[in-house]
Amino acid sequence: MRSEYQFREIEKTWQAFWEANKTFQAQVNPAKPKYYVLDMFPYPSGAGLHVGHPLGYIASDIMARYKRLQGHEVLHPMGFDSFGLPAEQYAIQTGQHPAITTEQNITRYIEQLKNMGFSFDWSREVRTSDASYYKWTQWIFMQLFNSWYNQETDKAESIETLKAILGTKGSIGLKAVCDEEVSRITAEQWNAMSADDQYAYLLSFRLAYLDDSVVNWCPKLGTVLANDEVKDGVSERGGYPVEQKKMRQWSMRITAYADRLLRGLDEVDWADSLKEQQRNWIGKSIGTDVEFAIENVSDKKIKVFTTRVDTIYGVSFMVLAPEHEWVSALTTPAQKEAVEEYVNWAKTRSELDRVSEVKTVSGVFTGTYVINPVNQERVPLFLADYVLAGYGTGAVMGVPSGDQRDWNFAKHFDLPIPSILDGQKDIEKQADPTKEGKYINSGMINGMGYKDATNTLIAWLEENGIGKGKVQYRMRNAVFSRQRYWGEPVPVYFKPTASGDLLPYLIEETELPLELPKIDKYLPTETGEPPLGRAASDWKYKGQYDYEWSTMPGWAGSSWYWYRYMDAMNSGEFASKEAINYWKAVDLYIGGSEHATGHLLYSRFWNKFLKDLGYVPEEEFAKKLINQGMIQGRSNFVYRLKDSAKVTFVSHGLKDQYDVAALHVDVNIVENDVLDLEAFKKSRNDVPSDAEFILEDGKYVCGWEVEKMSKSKFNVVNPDDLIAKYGADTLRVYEMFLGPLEQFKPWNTNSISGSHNFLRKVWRLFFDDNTNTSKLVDAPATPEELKVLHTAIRKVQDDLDRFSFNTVVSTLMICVNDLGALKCHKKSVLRELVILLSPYAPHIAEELWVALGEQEGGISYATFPVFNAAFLEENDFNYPISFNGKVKLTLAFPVTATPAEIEAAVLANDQVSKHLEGKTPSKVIVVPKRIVNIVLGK
RNA sequence: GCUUGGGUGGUGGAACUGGUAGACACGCGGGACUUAAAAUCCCGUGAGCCGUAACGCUCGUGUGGGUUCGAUUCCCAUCCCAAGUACCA
Repeated sequence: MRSEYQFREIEKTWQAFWEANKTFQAQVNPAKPKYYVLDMFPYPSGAGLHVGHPLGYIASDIMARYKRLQGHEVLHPMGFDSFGLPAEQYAIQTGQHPAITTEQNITRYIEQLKNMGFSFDWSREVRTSDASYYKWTQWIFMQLFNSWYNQETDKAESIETLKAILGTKGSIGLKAVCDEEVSRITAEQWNAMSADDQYAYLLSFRLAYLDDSVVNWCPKLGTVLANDEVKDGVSERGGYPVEQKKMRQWSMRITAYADRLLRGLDEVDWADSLKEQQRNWIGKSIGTDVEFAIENVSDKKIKVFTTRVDTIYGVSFMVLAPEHEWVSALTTPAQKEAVEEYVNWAKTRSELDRVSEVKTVSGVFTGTYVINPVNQERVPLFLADYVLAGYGTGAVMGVPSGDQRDWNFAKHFDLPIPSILDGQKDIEKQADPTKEGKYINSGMINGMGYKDATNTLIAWLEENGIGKGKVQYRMRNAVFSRQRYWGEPVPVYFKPTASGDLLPYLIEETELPLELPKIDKYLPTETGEPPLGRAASDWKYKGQYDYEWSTMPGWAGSSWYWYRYMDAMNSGEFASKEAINYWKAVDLYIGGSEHATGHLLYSRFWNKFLKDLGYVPEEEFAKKLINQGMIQGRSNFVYRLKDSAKVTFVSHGLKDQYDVAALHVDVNIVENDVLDLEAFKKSRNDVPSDAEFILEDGKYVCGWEVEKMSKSKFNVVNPDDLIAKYGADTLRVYEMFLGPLEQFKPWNTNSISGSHNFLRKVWRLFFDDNTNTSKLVDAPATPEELKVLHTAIRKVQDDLDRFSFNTVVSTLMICVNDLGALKCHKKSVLRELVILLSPYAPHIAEELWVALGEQEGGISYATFPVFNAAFLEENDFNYPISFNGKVKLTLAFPVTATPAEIEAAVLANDQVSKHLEGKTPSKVIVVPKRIVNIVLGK
């Protein structure tokens, strides 16, 4: 009986050992440097994990284990973002409480995760849907409600400091982030207000506040949807109609933090592309609001926002969005018909049409003129659908000489293209947006440069009350209410004022958590109220006041969870000061880039807020972020004859000779694109047992394509199946070996045997397969063996330090191949190799560690091998000798040789002179320890 | 249209700051062992060409230019693929 690498027993044994011995429990340990490595926690869906999920978890686990070997105290937790719509949808269909489905799904996830041998500290597991967790989500909401943003101090402060300011100075000069329409009052006015009126006034300043928002309302789902949950006017989930509806919603003043969110990006080690995405999302533009008077209209002025106020003398037209509310009022009778026709046409165009058709110019003249405030020039007012009502003021000033879009518009409607800068070139052919040069034809700014001109104009506009400098952000405040059941209740109740208005009040902190009430079904009420409106009549604050019926959005619970992991059991605080001050922030955060503008922005916002209030020490919560690339599916196809009495399939290489239809085939019965015919016949009802197959070389070869991984394409690969067949260690090695972590790549199980063979080769360095005996010996290592080992040590360390997980695997493969060739079975060498391997393949490493006579279970806290350059020292370097950049031969020279010595030796060499063919080199370049290049004249 | 990312053998990929392109692995072909198979081991494997041969030659990192002694790497232009998207004035 052979004793091969028995991965099943080994993996079960060590997983049980780690659990029993609490091997990976982290603690506050000031004696060691800390390292916090975090995965974006998953939503526990009913489908379980597929091979794409563990990719990031494997990488983070490797870093966690690597940092332990380097002597760090490592916090590596896992939990579940367990509130969400799928569980609620399922509850609606089945009547089963979402908590039950959620619990089942989590149980399955944990089982799958434990099978992979991750070194999570499970004692810190969090679930956002647990009351003990969402108690603190509610608590943070209360802090937000009780805070305002003081622009003087540039941070959030308690609402009490605002009250004090209002009582002494009023709000006239107050620099605060607040509702736009808030009226400015004096201290006297404030002090004269009733308590209720004061309370109502403060609502306009709180960071969590109520506001009327236009939302995507889906009556059928009874909930509000995000823009990207709506496709073609219907809900993505279910395909129900969606309408625009104004609703009173809780919102968060994230815009208060816009500038700090931008600045913070400079201090974190995140991918530049991701930072750029966030910058664009926040969308800061510095510009000017300018008001244009309207000819023959005295009660209205058109406000435009421009980032190039310096070009205002170049305005030759003005454009309103077709949806602008003043369109009909500003249209002359003569133009009425044309305008109406245009507006109706514009309504039929999707935003995508308007975005992508840049080359076709469309628009219509309203018949009205506006007056340019700087030179009193009459300028025609147009409508055009390249202006969007939703952004800025819905009006644009047209400067054809400086903006290509405006230029196209002016050409099309035969409008003037005034030149305004002497630096502009060829503006009869195209626009030139340059800021270089001096202004011409530009009244008060003639002869100035860009900066002076801009400052002069803004000063003049402000002085005359026509405009003012303005910073505009694209990012809007975040709507925080959801008309759903399966989310955190908002810890608020409503109490009527003397006049009967309802005002929101926080519940007492001692009453947290405000738990989700039981309800009969998980749908909105018959009157369209959120599901919580169905709660029993005694679900009221102090038995008399209605609670808020909407719940919090999915991102609430995930916006602070990394702190809960620091001290997950704490019932008195979200985490203790001691824990927060030790773990501070996440050192390495791994997750998908789809969260770039959602989770990663909200989390940064809440973190900054918690810092302002002094609860946490760091401005940014994740120092280093890696986005793992999505694993795409690799579908396999069979080709069925179209006109055939018998069901017949043609192999891929022969399909072009027949008329065939391609059908997806389950990738799990295909190996290296060769179909398992028996399994195929059994797997499908539409394949009779006498189906025929036209084979090539005796095999049925399938075609393949890269597609999204989905059930309908039969390309989902379950990690459990691979673990059963090859083991978790093999899967871990293989997923890392697939390619760079960040890269998008198709899943392909084809070459997993290579990773498995690698581990078996490692095993055979220790054991004889046939005799089941140890091959290990105590003899001292040879210089050659040490060179092989230390080459690997250096490369593994270098590559892990730059998160190049895939190249570490090849390094280990080379090392094992080389040691195998050297027949090296020496304990001192293999001991170090096992440590290098352990972050990738921890189970086999534990087993081999014991075989080496080391302490059972001790490899997790072993010491990472110390690289010694002395073992790699070489006397000679093999110089590639190239001629005009093309390498022809190599020659060895001592590493101590000087370039001059090398040049002389090279030129004296026989082989070199053969290649010279009698010519004299015009130049010889010697780069020490790299290359020699001989330059020959042409 | 715009933004971001990406195009290297039959396949996944390697080449760290410009210095022997194709490491490592899969697949494929050949061989050894075996009654046979599996497993294992050995050899070959970018394309094309010449030669009896050790070997040699030409081309080659989407395409076209450029910089350089030397370019997968830097610059310009261009094509294709993927993801995102809000004409942000």
